[in-house]
Amino acid sequence: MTEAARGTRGPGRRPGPTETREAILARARELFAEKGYDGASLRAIARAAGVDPALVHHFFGNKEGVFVEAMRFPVEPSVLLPRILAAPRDELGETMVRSFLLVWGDAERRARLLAMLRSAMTNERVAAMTREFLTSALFGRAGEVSGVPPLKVQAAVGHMIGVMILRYVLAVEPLASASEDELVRLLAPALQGYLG
Amino acid sequence: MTEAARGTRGPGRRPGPTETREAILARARELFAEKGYDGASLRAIARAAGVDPALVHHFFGNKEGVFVEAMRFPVEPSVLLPRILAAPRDELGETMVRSFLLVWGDAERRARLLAMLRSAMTNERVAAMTREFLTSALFGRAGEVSGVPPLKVQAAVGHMIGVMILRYVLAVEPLASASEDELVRLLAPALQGYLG
DNA sequence: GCTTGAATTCAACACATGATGAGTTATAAG
DNA sequence: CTTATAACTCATCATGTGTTGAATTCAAGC
Repeated sequence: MTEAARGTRGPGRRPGPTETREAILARARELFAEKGYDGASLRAIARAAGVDPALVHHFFGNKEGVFVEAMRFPVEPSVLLPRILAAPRDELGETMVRSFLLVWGDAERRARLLAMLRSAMTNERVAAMTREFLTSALFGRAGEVSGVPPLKVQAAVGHMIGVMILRYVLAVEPLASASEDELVRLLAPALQGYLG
Repeated sequence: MTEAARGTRGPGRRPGPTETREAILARARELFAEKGYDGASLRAIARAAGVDPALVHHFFGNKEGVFVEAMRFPVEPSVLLPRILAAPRDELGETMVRSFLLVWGDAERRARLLAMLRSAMTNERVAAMTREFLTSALFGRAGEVSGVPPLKVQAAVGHMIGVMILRYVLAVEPLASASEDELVRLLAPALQGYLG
């Protein structure tokens, strides 16, 4: 007898080693990135992972649990920040543009950042999480180390966030298809003004 | 007999002149601004307006109809743009910052812009609408009239959008409570760099 | 080779969503 | 005064949501 659809095989544990948990997280990241926290449903995540919704629940407790777990380290500031701040003071602008483009150019990390941003825009709790993350892990540290006043750091980061939205979310032309070098030439001077 | 709760009075048209349609639109704007397109439900809008969901339907056909109607003229570029472009060329930066702060400072207009932004971030169709609106009504005209290349205009607008998000959506301090003059001093030079 | 525990699905709950069709009351047009 | 049309609610549909409890199948510890 040919078994029906693959994966439609009753309850009970599956034989062999199990990696379902990671698979769920991967799909969760994709969906949170596409739709934001409220837009990505537990059931859609389960469906995408080929798994019963209750299993997602079993692993992560509730929807917020999935989100928190999926968002772990959207980007490690502890890795990225020193890399930026190590640059000579008169190249801070260019270095920052390049770092943003590097992170946002990588599909995996862009997904997490988009998820964070999309969710923060529409969900108050996620907005609070994001604010906390930004202030403590990014603005705080950056200002502390470099001596640049907070307002200027925030203006610089805000600038990059806005440009990333136009480029990656709204896909406005010609911004969306400009080359990395073009963007550096375009944006670095303004950032240098804030950080220099 | 004291009538029960106000507004809980059976079917049929209400006596006197009717302004319900406008009331619904007002509530719709508030909710779209708070939650975005997908987050704001037809039923919540109806509830907020003290009205049956079917009435919303009756007036606007479907949910997208409500949104389109509520978003009419989030900001009139035809009014704002000439005002900005009329400034002397070496004050374009400051004028633009002041214009953005003016529009975003007004609760009514901020609501529409937030609604647009929040919805565009999470809903593909609204993103398309927004892209269309931005390119035709804003980027196109602005570049055309002033002779500033599109990439630079977009960098400038992106900058302001990002800062507005940090200030009004994420409410990051000290950006969120900085005064208008502080912001002009902070941001005008960068914008002047793009537009001058 | 039992037994404990984890992985997995099923069935169901209570509730929210967008949409529809029919019915009721008022205004406006003839 | 009659009639048409607009405002308005009710009940209902089909579907989707997050969550729960029980049942089944496998993998390890003893």
